[in-house]
Amino acid sequence: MRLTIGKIANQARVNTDTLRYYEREGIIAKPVRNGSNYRVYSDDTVLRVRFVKRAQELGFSLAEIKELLELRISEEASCGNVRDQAQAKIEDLDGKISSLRAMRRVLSQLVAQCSGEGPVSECPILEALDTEKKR
Amino acid sequence: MRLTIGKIANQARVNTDTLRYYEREGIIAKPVRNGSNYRVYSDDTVLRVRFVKRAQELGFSLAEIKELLELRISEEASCGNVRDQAQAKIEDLDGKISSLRAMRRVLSQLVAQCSGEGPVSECPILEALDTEKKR
DNA sequence: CTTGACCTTGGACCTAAGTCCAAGGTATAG
DNA sequence: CTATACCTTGGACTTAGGTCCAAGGTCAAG
Repeated sequence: MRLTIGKIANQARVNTDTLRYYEREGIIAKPVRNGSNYRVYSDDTVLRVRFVKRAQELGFSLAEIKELLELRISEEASCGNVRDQAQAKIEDLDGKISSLRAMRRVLSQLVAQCSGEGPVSECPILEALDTEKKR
Repeated sequence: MRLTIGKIANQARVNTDTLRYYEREGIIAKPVRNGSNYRVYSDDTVLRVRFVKRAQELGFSLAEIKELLELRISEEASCGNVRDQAQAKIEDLDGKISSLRAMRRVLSQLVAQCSGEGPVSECPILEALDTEKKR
């Protein structure tokens, strides 16, 4: 399927300017142009853009996202090279996952201890978060 | 322990200006001042700043981090209110954790399949990432 | 054949999150 | 008692990641 920039933007929930910006930044490939010089995209561009937006929510910069995406398009690097880079990304991911789990653990302790009644000054959530910050 | 802004900045690996900025933005409490109008911090400020930096790496904005930190200092909200907010954060965290795990799974399949030899064009890492993007 | 919704480019503008700078006060080592 | 290494404030500047705008071309519906 061949789509115009507006359709892609709509489906990926981003601005058309964002797509042009990503193109300039090398995050998405330059699309082909039709007779009227309109950009013509294949529909999996939507998936790539969604991946980019999700990765941003997870704390990756566009530069890092570009690296992740380039793990599959590099022409010069050896396979071992790519494997090493991928391994490094995995370690980065593991660090992030465990930090998020630590935050989750604290919050769910708080929820469990909190009766749901009474003013905040009596809520166990406060001490638990304080405790976490001190330990 | 009472510390000047420079010591705190050093230990937390941030710029002194960043600490003043966080103070203006309400991310850290206004410290007391000594006779020379210098800011005087308690040493657990370092922990709070580190928490902020880590949370940023995980994709939280300063505004979101402020909310997380305020879960323990709000004076008006009911305990049930705080609990509900905490529950919402937990769901947010769960979404992030599972996205990171999906990325991790793809990358580790790639690493496992990659022999470490030969040019990139033969590296299984490419198809696996393509597959993930299409599915 | 015009109206409205698209598209093009280049460039200006915006927000978040800092970072730097100038002009001046303070504290401590030599 | 003077370097020098801190600290203060207010305000200008920077970077990343968009977002908007003007001037103009394109296309489908009525």
